[in-house]
Amino acid sequence: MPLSKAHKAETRERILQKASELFRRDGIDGVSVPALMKEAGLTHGGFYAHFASKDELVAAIFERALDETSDYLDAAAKGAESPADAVIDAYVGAFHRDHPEQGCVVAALGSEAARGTPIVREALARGVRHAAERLGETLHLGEDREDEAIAFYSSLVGAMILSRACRDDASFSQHILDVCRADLKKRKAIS
Amino acid sequence: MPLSKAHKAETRERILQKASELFRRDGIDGVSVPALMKEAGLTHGGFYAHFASKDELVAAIFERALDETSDYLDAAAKGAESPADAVIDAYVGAFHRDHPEQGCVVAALGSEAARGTPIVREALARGVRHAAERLGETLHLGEDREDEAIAFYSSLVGAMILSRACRDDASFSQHILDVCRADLKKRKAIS
DNA sequence: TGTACATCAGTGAACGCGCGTTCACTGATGTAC
DNA sequence: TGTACATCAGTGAACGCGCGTTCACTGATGTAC
Repeated sequence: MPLSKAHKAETRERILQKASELFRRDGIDGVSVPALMKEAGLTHGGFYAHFASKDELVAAIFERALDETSDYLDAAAKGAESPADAVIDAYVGAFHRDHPEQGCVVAALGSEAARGTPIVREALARGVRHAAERLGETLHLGEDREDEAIAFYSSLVGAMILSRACRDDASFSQHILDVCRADLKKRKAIS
Repeated sequence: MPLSKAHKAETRERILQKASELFRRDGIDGVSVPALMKEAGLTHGGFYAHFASKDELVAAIFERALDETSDYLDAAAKGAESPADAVIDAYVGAFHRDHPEQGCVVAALGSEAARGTPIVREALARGVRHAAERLGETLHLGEDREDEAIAFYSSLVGAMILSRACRDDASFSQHILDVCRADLKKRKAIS
């Protein structure tokens, strides 16, 4: 049933969308190709009409999802009095902690993907580099202060991972978010 | 062959040691019980004389490995002019990045374990809480500044995860470490 | 001290299961005449 | 415009494989006499 090329692209898009969500929520190893395809409303065999392997899909997810997060942070910063504070509030919060499926893919899958195959690791490295650049732009840091975006980014990621790691200790997890948010804002105020 | 209780404890220790190393290197899902037991010089069936399940082993690993990292950072800080700088150098470096099997378990497995079963997540939460306290002691922060240790800790973790995520882009990965190390030291100098 | 016995850490074949991937197929569509 | 055909996205049974776990067993040891 070859509909138009548009139809195939649509289906591919649906798989990517679902995968992006499920991988971030349940981990890469936590989502099988059959389970993913079922969620996308298809049977598992059809997967290979769109991707050569699960790995290739994972690699495709990274650049996509990282760009979405950059868009989101950019939107949060747009028009804010302090773009940095807006980004901090958007990233280091309970909503992001509780909704990894909509959140930063580095915080959700970074360490897992770093152990992946070359095509996954390369996509991740490219994505992170690009995300750091975009964060620099979002914060209006200028070329000479791009490095600050990297340190800033790493602190955001660390805060989210630590608070998620302690989610079973609800008050401590919240405390981590509060403390890290305050610390990040203080640093921005100083520099 | 019930040797002494000491013998059983020794074997258990050997399994824990190998698991701690292999999980951090290859991920929890990346190390099977049979593979682990082979590395420990045993056959897979014997595993269940020591642990009720793989999950229980994973939970046991966390508190152990986190304490080892705390010991390591404590030793690095001991006698140093600036304990904070010593900890930063020990944690945010190429050796740690390239040897996850000897490094911080939160950086290696944090996000993966946060998706684990309750006994794994609880062990992780307890371990992180304890590690944050110990970091506060290592840095001689005193009770009223314990929160700083949390923010500090989260930045360490984030820097390591980001640099590992970009390991395939060697110069950028190194750049991340350099930038984050400098930023962390600057913050300590200010506060 | 020497012998019989109970213990239980460790063995390794086997279990059901879900994984990633393959493949012969089907049937709705776009295209050629 | 109507019909015959080629395409290929999607189907679903099947592949080999390794997983976590179970279980009947073995045999070196500590203990009791």
